[in-house]
Amino acid sequence: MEEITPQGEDFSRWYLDVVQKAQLADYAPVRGCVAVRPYGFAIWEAMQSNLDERFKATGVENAYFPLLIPESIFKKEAEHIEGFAPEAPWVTHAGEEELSEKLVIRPSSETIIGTMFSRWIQSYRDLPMVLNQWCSVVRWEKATYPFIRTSEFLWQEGHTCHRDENDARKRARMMVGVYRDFLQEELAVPVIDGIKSEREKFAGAVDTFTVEALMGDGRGLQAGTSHYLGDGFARVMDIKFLDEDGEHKLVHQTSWGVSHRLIGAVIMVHGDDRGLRLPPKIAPKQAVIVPIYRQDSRSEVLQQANRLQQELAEARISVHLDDREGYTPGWKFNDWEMRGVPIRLELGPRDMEDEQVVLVRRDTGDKESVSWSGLAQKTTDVLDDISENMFKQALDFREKNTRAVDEMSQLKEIISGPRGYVLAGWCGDAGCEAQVKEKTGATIQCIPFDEAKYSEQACLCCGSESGRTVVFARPY
RNA sequence: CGGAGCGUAGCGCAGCUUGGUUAGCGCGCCUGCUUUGGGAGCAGGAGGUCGCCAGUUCGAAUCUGGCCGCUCCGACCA
Repeated sequence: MEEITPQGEDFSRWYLDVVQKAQLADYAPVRGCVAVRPYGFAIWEAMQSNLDERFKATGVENAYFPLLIPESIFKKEAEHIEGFAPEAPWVTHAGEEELSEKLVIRPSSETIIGTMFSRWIQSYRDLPMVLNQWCSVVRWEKATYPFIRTSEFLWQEGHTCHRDENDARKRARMMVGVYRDFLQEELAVPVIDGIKSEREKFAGAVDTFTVEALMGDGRGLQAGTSHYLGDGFARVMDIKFLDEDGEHKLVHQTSWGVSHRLIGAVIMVHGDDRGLRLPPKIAPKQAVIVPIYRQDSRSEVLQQANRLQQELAEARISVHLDDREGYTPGWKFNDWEMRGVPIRLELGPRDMEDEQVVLVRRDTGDKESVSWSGLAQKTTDVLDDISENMFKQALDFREKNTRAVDEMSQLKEIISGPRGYVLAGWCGDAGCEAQVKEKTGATIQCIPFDEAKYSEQACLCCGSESGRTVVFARPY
């Protein structure tokens, strides 16, 4: 197996190495597209099922809408089309025959779903309507990067209709909270939740809420967004309901999504020079058993390994017995470490005598002997501890790489040097925001919800006292 | 979309400057034997339209032009 480029030497190369060598994805013969391999897809499936459960607990129903959207419908909302038109791919022909109306391959489904909403919603009793679809979308990106920005990507998009602004805003805020909890509790990725500036918000949204995470190279990543759409889409797509008072009214909408970009986030937040480190709650395999034997002890060791595997499986631990022939134990150790499996259990002749295994943690590298009798409980406990520790390590990293400044020159120095998050004041003016980006390369990741922690501060651009602290970073 | 680099076996590369035997090497892969507590050893074997298209030439992996793809930096990006 080949080496992985060390993070310190070239982080980007390291990331690409991990993606390929841990067999998460591979380049496909389509510009900017990857094939997600079984191991990478298993991570996505784990994220998917966990999120889906969280969605449903808040009343979300799943549905499915067409991949193709007629031009006339796609173009109904001006800001939306302006945002997406440059990267929209079109279907113009069926066979040799030109279509009477061209069809865009969805970059997001507000317009097509809105069209269906207008037929399905008649009365205030039909509200709220809270739907979600798991699908892929296409955006013809100029610069692509596996998982983080690809031309086609897997995601979920939630779309909801509400009776009034307050109800819709509550839903949009609720979903950004679901994303925050999911990232922190399941992916062990600490986030800052907040609102996007006018410049950074979604095309067609009134407000965009976001969860932001800091990657291992000090660049910021938008990990999930939730939008309050107002009644703009409702107006152009005629989504109206008859209210209690006998008046026809426009619905207020939200949309929200996370994508397989989250896989990229997990890689870049937790990975190290040995490769991937997967948070236990979304690891396709939480533990792997590596048997060690000589010819004469082979069947004995394998038999015991099988017994242990079964016991762990009964304790609802996802466990894999690596009984491949022709690979040495040392090779397997390295292989599973590269692929990020949280716990390795070694079972060899010495362990057979003492009725124990050697348990090795991927997060710390710590080894200890554990008796067979207490193995399932011990493994469960260690998995929980790994989850906590990985979150703590990521949070420590973020705190060490978050710096507060008052002046643009300091921001510039940090962004061109160690990077990380930079806390600075901003007055809310788009001109100041543009100037900061121009001069430093940093953009506003978000204006944090937490006003106590991120309070008033003079604008680092114009000096206005009316500013408050926001989070700057060099973004992905 | 601009600047730079790369494209030869699954992966990493040599060969190209100065055109000319059957295009090599390492890793991986297949078979067999010996091995197995941190990336095993030996022996044998399979695997190539040299990114694509055109041109120059008796002859092109090698020279020329165009195109495509990937990587890095920048621009753009909800």
